[in-house]
Amino acid sequence: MIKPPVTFEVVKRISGTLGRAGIIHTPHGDIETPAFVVVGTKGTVKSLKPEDMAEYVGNQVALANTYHLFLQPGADVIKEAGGLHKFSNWDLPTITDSGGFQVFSLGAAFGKGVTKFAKGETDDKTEKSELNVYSKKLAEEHGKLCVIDEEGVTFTSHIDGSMHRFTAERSIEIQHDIGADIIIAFDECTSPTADKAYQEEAMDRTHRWAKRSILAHKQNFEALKKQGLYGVVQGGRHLDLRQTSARTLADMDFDGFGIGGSFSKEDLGEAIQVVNEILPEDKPRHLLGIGEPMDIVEGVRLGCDTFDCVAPTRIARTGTIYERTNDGHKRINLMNSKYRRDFSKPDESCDCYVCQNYTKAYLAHLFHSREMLGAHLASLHNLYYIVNFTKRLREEILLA
RNA sequence: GCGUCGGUGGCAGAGUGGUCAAUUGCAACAGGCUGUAAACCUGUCGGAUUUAUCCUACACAAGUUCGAAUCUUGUCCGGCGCA
Repeated sequence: MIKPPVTFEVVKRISGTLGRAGIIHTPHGDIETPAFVVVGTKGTVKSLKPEDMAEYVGNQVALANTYHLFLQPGADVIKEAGGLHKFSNWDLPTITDSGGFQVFSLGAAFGKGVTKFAKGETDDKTEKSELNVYSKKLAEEHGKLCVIDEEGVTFTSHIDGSMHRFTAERSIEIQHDIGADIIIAFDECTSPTADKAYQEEAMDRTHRWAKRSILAHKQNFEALKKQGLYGVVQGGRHLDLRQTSARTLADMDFDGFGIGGSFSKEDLGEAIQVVNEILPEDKPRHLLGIGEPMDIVEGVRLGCDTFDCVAPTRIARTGTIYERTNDGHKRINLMNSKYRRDFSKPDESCDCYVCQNYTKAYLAHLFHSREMLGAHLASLHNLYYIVNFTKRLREEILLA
């Protein structure tokens, strides 16, 4: 029996809750949890150079995307380059997402302004919405194709329209080529507007894909030695489905778990809780695509170990930064006219490089004049903010 | 001085008798962004408002017309050409 490449140890538990601090051991180093995973979809954290992560952000882990790297530059190129770490000069633990989220974002959600978060109505009255119909017809209406069947997903590239197909096995194979420390089983992220029947159908299918992902992973001995595999819990907003999903996946031989899919803002916590009550304690849990600072607080309390979210870099690129308030956090839009002559630090309480050296007025000027340095500096700040905020949550657990 | 072309909302620039408070772009102002289709998207952008409508506006003035940013005349200003 070879030692698994990715293992987890709990360092301390928060009494009375599911929360814990721990360490994920990977071939490229340890991840002290809770930890925020910086998102670099295409093998680059947008607007940052790889060295900036270590020098200015301090993140311990980064995440790239199978779908994007498969389309561009191609998994073969990355394999030939010696893997993601060498190719991107990422000298830290890495994760690749399976491409399952793109089934949602490029499928049902395409052009609809739908996010994985449901807003307002969360009952099944929306079940007749066309959004829950994954059909070729609907896909053609917006010029994109994303058709799901039992074996996998057929889709067209958002880059050039070319047709491709992902199956569980194919996603794993591509992730082997890319070579991240942690890879994720191919799953289907459903729309929050999909009805329960569809959520269940998609969840069951994701479970079958999970089983096949494990088999595919075990067939590659080289990969098995250096890459850990996570399964993804689905079930949408339905607690019973979430529990079923957690139980099903917990019985499978995964190195860790992702909690994915759609939520509504109100019941995010409940969904996480019922899942983490079931998932094995000795395996790491990653909350996929979450979140905002307060979401992370809740996720940590409910037993999640790692988090990734595009928000810090996405909002940064358009002039919005996180700022600490007396009772929490807020986003401030530097494009607002009131910051044109505001020579205070971007965030007075922040000790990041950006806040030590620049003013709101300067950043506002960069954004108004569309200078790319604005996106860079704001991204540095936001990532530092969220990464170090999560680190502090760990410290609080250790001190408690 | 003569000739000629032109003067449209913060800017650029459409429109050339009614469907025009005036296409579009930029700027401005605000909102949004949660496993990145995203250096993006949405809304507002003359004033008042019960949002129906009313008022003021396409250099200025006078006129033609039921009706003018659009036609006529004059004035002012600008580009170009010739003196």
